[in-house]
Amino acid sequence: MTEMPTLRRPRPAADEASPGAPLRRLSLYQVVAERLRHMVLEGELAAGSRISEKRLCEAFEVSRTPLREALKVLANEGLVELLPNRGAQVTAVDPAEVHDLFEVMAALEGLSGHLLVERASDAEIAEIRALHARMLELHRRQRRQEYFEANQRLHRRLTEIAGNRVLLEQQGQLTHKITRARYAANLQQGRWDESAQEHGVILAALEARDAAALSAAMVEHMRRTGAAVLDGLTASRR
Amino acid sequence: MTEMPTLRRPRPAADEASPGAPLRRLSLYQVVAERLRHMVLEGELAAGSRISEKRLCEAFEVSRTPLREALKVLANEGLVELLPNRGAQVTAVDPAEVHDLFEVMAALEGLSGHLLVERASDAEIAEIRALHARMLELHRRQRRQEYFEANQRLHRRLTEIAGNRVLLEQQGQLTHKITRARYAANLQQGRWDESAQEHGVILAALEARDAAALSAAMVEHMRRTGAAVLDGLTASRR
DNA sequence: GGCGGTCAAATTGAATTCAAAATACAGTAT
DNA sequence: ATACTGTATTTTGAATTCAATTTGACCGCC
Repeated sequence: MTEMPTLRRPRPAADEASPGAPLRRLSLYQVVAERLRHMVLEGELAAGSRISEKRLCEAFEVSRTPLREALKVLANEGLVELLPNRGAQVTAVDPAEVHDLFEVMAALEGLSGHLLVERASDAEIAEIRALHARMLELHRRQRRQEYFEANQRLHRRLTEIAGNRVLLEQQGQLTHKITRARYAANLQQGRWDESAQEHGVILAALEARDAAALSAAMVEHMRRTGAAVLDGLTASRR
Repeated sequence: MTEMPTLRRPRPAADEASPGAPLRRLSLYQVVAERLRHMVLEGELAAGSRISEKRLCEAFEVSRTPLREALKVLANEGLVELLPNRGAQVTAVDPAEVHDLFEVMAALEGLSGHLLVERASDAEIAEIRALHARMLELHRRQRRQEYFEANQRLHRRLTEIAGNRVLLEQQGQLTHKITRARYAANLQQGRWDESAQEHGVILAALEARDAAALSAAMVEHMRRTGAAVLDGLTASRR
């Protein structure tokens, strides 16, 4: 059988003119890493499953070089594991790790609460209030996926307002892992209702600019979420 | 001039027999990443300096592939920055970031304190006592470098005993960056003396198994260290 | 049928190659 | 002398190639 002489495809010239393109082209490995991250977080790549480089290269239409660079970055983040000479696999969600994760997140939320009271402007508090209102609406209409996304944005926005960039980055990393656990856990309706209420308490403390109360409410919220996720995890694997 | 026809040097066969070798061979990129990390932390690669891939490849005697993989991992850790099409450079130490760093570290130390009182065995407390005694001795004899290393080990050991693996990992990452800042700051004798005393307070609270006191002491220790480092940083760049 | 053993094919780790971009350099006009 | 332009050189991004290892098929044997 005659093989098509697959010709070398060099990186395309950086044409400034492409209309909707981002301001400056990302490296291929960054694009691949981001797509992989998504696939792992959403469970599109099952936990524990082997990753075939060839398959992913074909799926992403890149050579092995940027794919392998991306895998090494994700391995450093703990989302995949590299088995020497035997490729990569998606890291399994370990309940013990999830427990530890929420313990650390709670501590960071505590800090966030204190900083927020110090640093949030009235306008920013109004912004949070609006986000909260939108979430209540989504809760009322039972839009689970949208609520979840709004929730992520709210938490991220709170940390942004807290104004500590290291905190923002650390929480980002931990949130990645928590997202995975959350997908795996598949939380119950009861916890959802509770969670929406806790957000109300958090907002009230923020509006009152009561650092102790806000910090406590955020820590408690994270503790309860962690407990529910762990519960869901152990339930879902019998 | 006749160029020596540099021949391809394949990876060496994994001979099990090599005596002092580690149990399983590390990938080249891991070795390179670790060496690079060291060079950045110790200031061997100056902050802000451009990194030439060629030079480093020659220094490490590896090809560009594993070197570039390592650079991407370090970039993800924030130790280097990748400028598109213009190579890598060592991330500068930013005082604002250092401030944020210590704020987050203090929060994590607070958690660590609570966990330690819950989880440390008597034997582990004795171990910490011994480490502390050794540090006092090093302080008395003014062995600055050794004291610093013992200090790192003590803090790491405390977090290990706290028994939260996520906490251990996060602190590890932050400690990397703090180490850089500390080198750049070059702390004063006065702070060293203070620090040794604060360790005494920490040990006492741990021995008394007083969670609130231990947590507070660890937070305070981190806060003061942070203040001193920031002070040193701003002083050293006039 | 199940168990080792051998060899071919596939996969991985890392060096090399090739094209695009950035940089250095020379010559020219101002 | 300085700024500017076009060209050669170097460096970077990513595809490809090559060697070592793992995987898997096939086979004889019990």
